[in-house]
This record gives sequence, C-alpha cells and structure tokens, in this order.
Amino acid sequence: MNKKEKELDKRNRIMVATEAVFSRRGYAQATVDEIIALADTGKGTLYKYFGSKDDLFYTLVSQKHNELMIQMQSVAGDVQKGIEERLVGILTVWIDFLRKNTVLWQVLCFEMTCSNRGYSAVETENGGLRLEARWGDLPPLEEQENILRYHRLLEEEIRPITEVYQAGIRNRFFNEIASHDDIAKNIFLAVAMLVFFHTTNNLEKVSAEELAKNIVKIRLYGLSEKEQ
Amino acid sequence: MNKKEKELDKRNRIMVATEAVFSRRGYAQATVDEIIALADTGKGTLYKYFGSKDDLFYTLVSQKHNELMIQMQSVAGDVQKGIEERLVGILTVWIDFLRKNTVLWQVLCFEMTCSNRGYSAVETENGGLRLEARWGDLPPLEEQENILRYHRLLEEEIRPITEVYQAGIRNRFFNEIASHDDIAKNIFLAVAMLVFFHTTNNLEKVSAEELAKNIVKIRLYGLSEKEQ
Amino acid sequence: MNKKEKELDKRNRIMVATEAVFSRRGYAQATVDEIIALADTGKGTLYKYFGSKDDLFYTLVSQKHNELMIQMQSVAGDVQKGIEERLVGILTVWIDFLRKNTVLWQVLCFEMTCSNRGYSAVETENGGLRLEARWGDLPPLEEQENILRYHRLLEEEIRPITEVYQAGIRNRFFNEIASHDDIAKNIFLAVAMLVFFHTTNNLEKVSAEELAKNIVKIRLYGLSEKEQ
Amino acid sequence: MNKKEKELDKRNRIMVATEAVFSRRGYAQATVDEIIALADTGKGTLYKYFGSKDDLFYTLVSQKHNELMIQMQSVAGDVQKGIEERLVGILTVWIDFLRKNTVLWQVLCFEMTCSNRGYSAVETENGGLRLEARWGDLPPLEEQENILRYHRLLEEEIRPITEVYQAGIRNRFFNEIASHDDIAKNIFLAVAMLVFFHTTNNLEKVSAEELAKNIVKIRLYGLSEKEQ
DNA sequence: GATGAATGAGAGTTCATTCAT
DNA sequence: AATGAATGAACTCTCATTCAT
Repeated sequence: MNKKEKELDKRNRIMVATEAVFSRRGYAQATVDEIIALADTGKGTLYKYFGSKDDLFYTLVSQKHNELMIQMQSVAGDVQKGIEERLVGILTVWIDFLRKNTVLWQVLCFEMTCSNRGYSAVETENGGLRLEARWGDLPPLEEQENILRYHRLLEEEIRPITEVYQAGIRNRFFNEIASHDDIAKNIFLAVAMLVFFHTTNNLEKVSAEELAKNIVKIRLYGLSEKEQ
Repeated sequence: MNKKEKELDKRNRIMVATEAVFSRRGYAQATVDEIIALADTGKGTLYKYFGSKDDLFYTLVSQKHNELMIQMQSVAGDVQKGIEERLVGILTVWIDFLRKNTVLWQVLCFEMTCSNRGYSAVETENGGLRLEARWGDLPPLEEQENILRYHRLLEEEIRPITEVYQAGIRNRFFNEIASHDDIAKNIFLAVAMLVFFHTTNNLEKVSAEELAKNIVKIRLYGLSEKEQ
Repeated sequence: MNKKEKELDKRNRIMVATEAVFSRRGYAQATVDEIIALADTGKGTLYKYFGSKDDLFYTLVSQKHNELMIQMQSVAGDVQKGIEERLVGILTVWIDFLRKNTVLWQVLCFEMTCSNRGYSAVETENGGLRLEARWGDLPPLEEQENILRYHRLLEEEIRPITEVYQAGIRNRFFNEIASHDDIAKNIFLAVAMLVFFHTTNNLEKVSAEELAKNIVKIRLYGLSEKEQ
Repeated sequence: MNKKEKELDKRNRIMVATEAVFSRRGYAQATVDEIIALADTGKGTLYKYFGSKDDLFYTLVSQKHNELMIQMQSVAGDVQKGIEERLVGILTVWIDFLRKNTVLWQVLCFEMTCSNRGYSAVETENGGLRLEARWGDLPPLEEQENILRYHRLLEEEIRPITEVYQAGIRNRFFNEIASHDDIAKNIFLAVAMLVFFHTTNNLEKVSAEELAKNIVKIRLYGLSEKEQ
C-alpha cells in the first residue's frame, strides 16, 4: 500500500467511524474521542482532515447528499415518463436512502438545521437562504453560515419533487387544491417522517417501491371510497 | 400569600421559565442556570421540585400533553359527526397545538425519544412499549424507562386519529389501499412536519382549521384531477 | 466560619494560588490545573468566580495595580515637596512594588500587552487608547479590548511621574534637552528594567529609597565629573 | 543550481520565514506550521536542519547577535575617541538594531531567558553563568542550558558599554555616584525599553544617532537646569 | 425550606515532534 | 534527501448535580 492509498485509507476509516458514531449517538452526544477510537487513529489526524466536529459531520452528510442527488436526478429527469411514475421514482429513491441513513438525516433535519432551537430558513429575494429566529437573536454570522449549509442540502433534495409537481400543475394534472406551495415539500417531509418513525417490525417488509406507489396513490386519488 | 400559595408560585415560575428556555434552546443546549435565572429562584429549589433536567422537561411536556388530550378527545369523541368532520377537528386541534409548541414537540419527537440515536419503541404483546436499538446495545434499564415515557405520550396523542380511522374502515368509508396500519400515524406525523418546517412568511396566514380541511381533503379525495 | 467568610476564603485561596502560579510560570505556561491544585478547589469554582484565564490574571494585577496607585498618589500629590523629592518618592514606591511583583509585572508589560507580538497602544484623539499592529492585522475587536485594558493599567501607572515632570518643565527646573515627551516614560521604564534584570546578589542589598535617590540624581545632575 | 546551493537556499528560506513568523507572533504563539508554509518546505526539513523550535529560534537570534557584535565592536574599540563619543556610537548601533528587531529582542529578553518565569542568571566564580530561581526548583539541567545560552548572548551585548564605562571610571571621567556596578547595564536596558515601548507616531522620526546623543547627554550631564 | 457555592468528569481543539516513504 | 501524515498529551472551558448552611 503506497502513501496515497494509506492516506485515503485513514480518511476512509475516519469517515466510516464518523458515520457509525453519529448514527448511534446523534450529533451532540457523539464525541470525537469515540470516533477516533473506532477509527483507530489520533485526534490530530481527524482535525487535520476535517477541521472541526461540525465540518466532520457536514463532510459526511454532504457526501451522502451528493449520491442521493445523482440518483434522484436520474429518475426525475426522464421526461418520457408521466407525473405519477416520476413521483413514484423519486420517492422510491428517497425512501431507500432514508432507510439507510435514518438517524443521520434526522440529525440533519432537526439538530443541524437548529430547527429544534427555533431557527428556520427563509428564501431571500435573490434566491438564497437566510436564517430567521422565532424568538430572540440570531447567532453570530459565522455560525449562521454553518447552519444554513444544512438547510441548503435539504432544499436541494426537495427540488426534484417540486419540479415534477410544478410540471403536473402546468399539465393540469392536479386539481385546484393542489395550488398550495407547500404541498410538494410536505410529501417529501411526510415520507421522511414515515421512515423516521417506522418500527422495525412492520415497515421494513414492504419494499421502497411498493411503499412509494401507495403513498403517491393516496396523495393522487385519495383514501376515500366515495367521490367528493 | 400563605405557605402553600408561595410554594405553588415558585413551582409555576420555574415551569414558565422552563418552557421559555427549552423553547428557545432545545434540550441539550438549554442550561439549568438559565432556567433558574429566569425563574428568579435557586438551583436547589428546582432540583427539589423536579429531580433532574430530564424530569423537568417531562413535567413540562406532560402537562401540555394533558391539555392537548382533553381538547383532542372533545372533538374525537363526538359520534354524531362523520369521519371527515372528526378528522378535520382533530387535526385542527393538533395544528393549533403544534404552532404554539413547535420547538418543544420537535425536541420531544426527536431528541427525547432518542429517535435521533437509533432507538425506536415497539409494542409488546401485552400492549405496552419496549425500546429497540437499531444498532448495538440498549442503555441501562432506568434510562430506557426515561425514554419510553416520551414514546407513551406520543402514542397517546396519535390514538384519537387511529380510532377515527378505524371507524372509517369499519364503515367502509375508505378504499382498500387504506388498510396499511401506518397511515393514521402518517397523517399525524405529516402534519407535524408541516408545522415544524413552516417558514414564518407563508403558512401562518392560513388558519389551523382551513389547513386541516385541505390536508384531509387531499388525503381523502386526492390531488389528481382525473379518476384513477 | 460562616457562608460569606467561606466564600471569601475560596476566592482568596484562588487568588493566592493564581499569584503563585503566574509568578513562577508566566502567563502562557501557567495552567488552570496547577492553580486549582494549589488552591485546593475545583475548576468550576475558579471559572465561576473569574470567567476565564485572562480575566483571572487581570483581576490579580488589577488589584495590585490599585494598591500601587494609592501609594503613588500619596507621594506624588504632596505639592509642598520639590520636584526631586517627589520623583524620589514615586520611584521608591515603584521600585518597592516591582521587587515584590517582578515576574507579574514583566508578564503584564510584555506578554499581556502583546508587545511581544508586535502590537502597541497609541493615544486616540479623545484621550483613549487604540491598538496598532507593527505588521499585518489586528486581532478581533473583543481580543483587542482584552489587550488594551492592560495598556490602560500601565498608562495610569506612568502618569504620576509624567505629572511631576511636567511641573518641572513649568518651573523651569529642567534644561532644554528635557523637552522630549518620552523622558518621563523612560525613567519609569528604565527603573522597571533595573528591577526585572537585577541579579539576586547585588541589588537587593540597596534599599528602594537609596536606589531611587541615585537614579534621580543621575537623571538630574548626570554622571559626568565635568561640566558639559 | 547545484546540490550545495539548493541546500543553502532551503536553509535560507526557512531562516527568513522564521524571522517573519517569530517577529509577528512572539515565541509561544508562533507555530512551526506557519513557518514551513511561509518557507514553502516540509516539516521534516526544518527539523533536520534545526532540531527543535527552540534551536530554530536560537539559530535566528544568534546570527543576528553576531552581526550586532561586529558593529558594536567596530565603534567601541576605537580608542582614539572619547568616552562620550564611544557611548553615543554604541547606543546608536544598539538603537538601530533594536528598531529592526524589536519583537525578536523582546522575546529574547523576557520569554527565552525565562525572566518571565522567575529565573535569573548569576555569574559564577569562574566567570560563567548559572541559573537561579526566585522560587522553587530549577528545571532539568538540559533545559537550564537552553535558557542560559540566551543569557550569554545578552551578557555579551552589554559588555561593550560596560567596558567603555569602566574606562571612564579609570579616567576619572565620572563622579563618585557612578561607582555602582549596574549603571552600565541600566543604560543598555533603558534604551531597550525606550525602543520596545515606542509608539509609532513620535519616536521613529528621530534618527538613532540623535536619540543616542540625547540619552548620553542626559546620563552624563543631567536634566536639571541648576547645579546640584 | 430555600439556597447557590462547589464540584469534576468530560468536552472540543491545538501543535511540537516523529518517522515511514 | 525531503517530505508531511500521524500522533496524543495537554490545553481551556462547561454544566448537571450535590449538600452544607
């Protein structure tokens, strides 16, 4: 094994340990000590590669995010397919992904976005994101930026569904109720909730695709036997 | 003010401060010091009444939970009303409640249930709840019990919807897709997500009832213009 | 010993330990661990009372500074005495003080003012002090303020000499060479150097007053046997 | 460029970077990482040539010290000149040198001699130097030696003034007050203080020679208008 | 009964030095 | 010969909990 390979190996071992530890402890409860013990390396090495605990987490989820986006785009971009088919495709990818990264994405959604501290991200005029506090003051700018980058990941992950959804509106595929802006976002998040709160014994048996089909069917055609 | 009143006053002041601090910091970032400063009392007093930081949080959410349950039951129990009407009623209460307690219930759902550490609660044969770990070991029994009590709160809050939903199944109000067990739970959680991730500028304007009506309509009759 | 006394006792023990440790290690090399071990207390106690290592040091020297200023003013303010007598008085106090606090005041002069990192303090138009960097950038504002407070201590300590000196100029006590502004400051600092670099065996034997007299004589009447 | 030249080039680049970094950070705050980044070389190279951070600093100041000594000796050794002229000459060199190396020599005087940790150097019977601790124990012998070498540099730098001064005593150039041994040292150090604490706006304008002349005049003939 | 001073384990981070390549 | 990845001891600081008054 040459130098380059060894270096990659170290980085990789840290990355693997990082995933394991954050997945079993969340962010705040995870300790750098546990990570380096698992990676069998020194603290200095970790900090040389990743700079800070927050950067370490960001690097991990950022990488996973990129893989997710590639998969999502491959199913979302196929204009041959109809609205329903595309929705099912995107949700299948999303469910699959969340099942593999349940804890990490919970941590990302609630802990890292500081949604659980009363901050939310709102769009600015020029299409960017800005942090907003439900009460009191915002943190220092540098910390705001650290928080916002997680919001940006999520925003990008929601976009494929939003786009298909808007195509559906243009096609008059949807009824007038559908005009509310948050519906696309809501499908995305409702699925996340489904996976976050699944209990091991019932949900796992259903394949991601089957689940996605059902969810889309319910959203599109409803649960009711009767006509509205 | 007599002794009893004075004691109540102290407890109340701590409770109010507790809500304020956990609501703006989440659980991990909240400090007991900030709470007692706001309550203008001593640390010993707080620990005398509430025992631990975790018990303090539990007491707070437990109290709010009880208020929520009373409201939910008052709209869920009315057998005169139809399925749709009852669903709208429950969700209206739920949305209203979450809007007032957004951060607290996020913390409850993800931080306190340790859902963000890979634990989930599964039903036991005798109708109770048991903790299960996605990986590795469970924490000591005492800590498990502390975690489980939060799961019990959530389970109880979901029940009214589940009951209405099961009534719908008995009435043949729903189509066969609806047979999946998690659907009731999913409506409940999807609404939570909607409120957790609202951004201040758009959602607030819609009344809780209007929002509930739309959500139920979509669930029941679907988004699609066309027949399935 | 009652509660108040005990509290004072703890604070005092920390203060004493602080002086001992900073006096034998300087600032950077001193560790909080050594201080608490010597004070026989916990880390939390130290941080509760003093907030940070820097604040701890500042509290210590600030206290000593106040004692020094009282003594200086008592000898500098006596308008009955002549210029020479007053100079001798101030320098006696200064030498005495420095002998007792040699290391602390070295640390103050060089380490804490960051003079040893190329920063100096210059007077602003409104009589305050501003930090200036010989090269490159200044540190963040908050850190600048921490540095400046040490400069302010020193500036105040120099002032009594400056005042006597200016009185001398008004009285035409000095010759025209004396017009340079920095001369008062220089006497003050030269004495500091004398004490900082004394070697135990020779200087200590001379009393502070005797030393002060000699220094003043040399400054006033010169070393030379001959007339200029 | 051949091998020898390349090696020299590397050494030189490290030396230049060393000066830059220690000059803007002092010793404790300087990092080897910053030095090698500036020198555009590897850490191993630096440690190969210089052995340790302390040795690196010593090599730097030692080199500058040698240049200083050559200049000092060239003005101190000229027996043609009178006492006053020689003093002015030495101080001119010394002021010039300090202005160019203000931070480095501050670090040398206070940080490296561990004067700021309560150690001082005293002469031994055989003319050497020995470390002495104001309180407590001395460090291990090896570290003592590292500290002493900085004292030796300073002692050597003071010597030219001492020699001129002793010539003055032999010539009966000085009055009886001047017999105190530390006076030569004090002139030397007072000048250092003057440069260390100059503030950019006033002192720089005066040439080193002008300043030296004034200092010597004051020392020799005094500040007072009146005869003693 | 109410208090808050005292605690100390444990957190994230830095950096001089080594040594295999 | 030159490198820079790897190290880990040591640093400052936090905070839930206790218990003497």
